[in-house]
Amino acid sequence: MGHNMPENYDATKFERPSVTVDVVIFSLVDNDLQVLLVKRKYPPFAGVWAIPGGFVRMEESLEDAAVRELAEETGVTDVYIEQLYTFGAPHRDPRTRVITVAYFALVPHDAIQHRPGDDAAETAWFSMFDLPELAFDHAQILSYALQRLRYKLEYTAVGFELLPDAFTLSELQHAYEIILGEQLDKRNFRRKILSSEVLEETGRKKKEGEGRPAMLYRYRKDAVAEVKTRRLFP
Amino acid sequence: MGHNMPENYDATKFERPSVTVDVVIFSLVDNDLQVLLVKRKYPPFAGVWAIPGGFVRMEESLEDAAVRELAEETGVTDVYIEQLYTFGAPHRDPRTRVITVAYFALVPHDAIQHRPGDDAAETAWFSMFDLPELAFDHAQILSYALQRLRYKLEYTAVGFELLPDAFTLSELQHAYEIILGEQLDKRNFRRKILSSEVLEETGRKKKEGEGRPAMLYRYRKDAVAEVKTRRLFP
DNA sequence: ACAAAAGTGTTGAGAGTACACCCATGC
DNA sequence: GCATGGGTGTACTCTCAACACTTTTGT
Repeated sequence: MGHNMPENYDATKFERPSVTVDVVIFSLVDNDLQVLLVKRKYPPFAGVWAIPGGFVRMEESLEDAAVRELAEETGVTDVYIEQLYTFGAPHRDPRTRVITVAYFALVPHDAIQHRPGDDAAETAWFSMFDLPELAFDHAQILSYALQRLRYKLEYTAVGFELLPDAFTLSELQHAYEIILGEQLDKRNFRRKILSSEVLEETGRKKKEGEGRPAMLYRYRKDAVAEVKTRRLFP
Repeated sequence: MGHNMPENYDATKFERPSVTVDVVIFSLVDNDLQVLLVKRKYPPFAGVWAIPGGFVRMEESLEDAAVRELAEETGVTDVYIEQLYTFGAPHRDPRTRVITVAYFALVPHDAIQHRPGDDAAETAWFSMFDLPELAFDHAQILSYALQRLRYKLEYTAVGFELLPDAFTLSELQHAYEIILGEQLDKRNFRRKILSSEVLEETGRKKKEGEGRPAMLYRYRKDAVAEVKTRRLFP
């Protein structure tokens, strides 16, 4: 804040916008990067798909609101969530001024509980690469979220936030390939991810499926997530 | 937004927070990275320094509000400005719920017009490395802004947004050294910045000062600002 | 034994880093 | 002519990128 305009009037005299949080919930489903959307039941945009979200309550922080929305939609807590951007064009909601703080979350698909008709809202997963028509400016928000996710994948190790607790390197590589939309070299991928020392072996092997069983890895909770970027200056 | 909670009540029924924008205004003054602060005249935190900001008006976008605040404080338009983060802890303002969308701006010092007692608010420049006590959570916002500025310097070329239209490579290097807080090698710096092709020679030379006159450069407006980072994966 | 996926090394190219001297100008 | 800052090149190291075969298991 700042409030250093002629300050003898107080905040309550200003007309206030509504503030919501929207949570872009990513998961890997069926070898695809998908996002959870809800079908709106009331105008505006009744029957149109939208990013889950809701009003920020007076006694909760923005991140608490985002975590609450995420839990309401997926039953999941304790997953990766990060503030994305705040969208506040004056007429992005045709009814009234609504400013939304967008978050994005990475949820392992196996952690999601189906909540059938939770508050009777229809929800569904959609491929990020084949989206329906979206309410408000939500197409823009999703586009920005994908950009940010890809960007983060390139210099951090958030990929396994989308995988179960234990996973094989092939599964991890596959996740990266789906999100980045390109093939990666297996040997270079393994060398790079292992040398970054964010993973550790579980000792167990994945027995299902054909072929040779693969070592299962887990994320090292003590690892530093950020990988040094190529700096423009030394 | 999203508004897909039981939606038969409308937004106007929700208690709404106030929304402000705060603008962290960076400039290089006297071989130092400085930030513009305003002294608050009214409680809470009367007499304490704070980041300039103000309420978002109903008919302006968030960025418009930030640009307006910046212009009110410095008289400057057309400078680098970027959304930083949105801060919304419930009691960050003790009076009432205030959510602030923080921006940061890079302003060349020679562009700033002194606006003596513009709205009679006392403003002053402070070194980022020697800050006074600050109102609200503004210390946290400044800390985050510095982190982001340094980070951006490392992989983009925003440095010259703090310099006049034409500048020498030594001046640019000096700016980087001040902000990053470390010495850089002159030959490597020059090679790197020139090979990134974001600058072009003006043809003119800087004649003031002692020693050999230095070539003046300008930013190439057609240049791509982003420099490729070291990717974790190919 | 064969199908399927896991796992493993090397080489060449390009970028990063460290480092010391000559050049143009004003006084 | 000397003080001041401007401007330049090279060698070593490290990371990146491209590339193909062997191993382990189930059937």
